[in-house]
Amino acid sequence: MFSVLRDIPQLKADFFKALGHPIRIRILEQLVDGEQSVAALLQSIGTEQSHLSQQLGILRRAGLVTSRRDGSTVVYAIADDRIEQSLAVAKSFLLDMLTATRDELKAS
Amino acid sequence: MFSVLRDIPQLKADFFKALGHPIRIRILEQLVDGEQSVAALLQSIGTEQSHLSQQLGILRRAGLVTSRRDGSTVVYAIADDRIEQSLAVAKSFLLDMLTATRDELKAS
DNA sequence: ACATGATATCACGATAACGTCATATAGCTG
DNA sequence: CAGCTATATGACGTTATCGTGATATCATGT
Repeated sequence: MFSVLRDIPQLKADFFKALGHPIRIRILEQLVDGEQSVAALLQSIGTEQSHLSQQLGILRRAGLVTSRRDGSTVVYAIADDRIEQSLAVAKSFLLDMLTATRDELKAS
Repeated sequence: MFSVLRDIPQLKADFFKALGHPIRIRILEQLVDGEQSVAALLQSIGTEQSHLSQQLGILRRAGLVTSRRDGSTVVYAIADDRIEQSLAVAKSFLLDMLTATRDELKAS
């Protein structure tokens, strides 16, 4: 409760913690291509409905995604392009890291 | 075990999970200004020694920091400038988010 | 070799996150 | 409004993470 009033490092940690789960990563990567309904996400991600809904809730409460109701379905979208930017930075970092590990293995 | 061989979303999630703790954020923010010994970090962060050491271990195993022994002390450094970049993106995002929340509060 | 300081690891209770199942809410359709 | 579909929430056992205290390792100075 009152996460907004917590200390700064905690605030930043909460941002990253929201990104720290494979299903939430997959959700966000789907949403990078544009907003999607829960049904579509459920289709592409293939997890239990209640679980997906809970992970969406975590992303929503962390402010990483927005949701709007469209008739009987709910459509989610990435809240800010810095989310995509964060994913891209992580990918770039991991790519270099794996490349280095691979090269070391090759040379060993 | 064998985290490098896990699926891609898990790999990315592990990266963010390593950033998802206030003490680890504080460690990294200290190291942005240059490498530091454990003793110096212990001084500036002010947590229990064993706890700091464990958090450093998590950062090290995730590849976010490097460590080298210098005599009897151990010096830690940020492994890659994309770590700092990630922190900067998070800060920028949170700043805008809080600004928006503040403005809404003001207008309400 | 011993004592000391610096850092890491181990053990473990407390807490939080995960994932499943059941149930609730909200909108649509007949 | 009854029934259906879509989504969210609650309950709860399981597992992972946190944080503390005790102990181990490693380098240095005597």
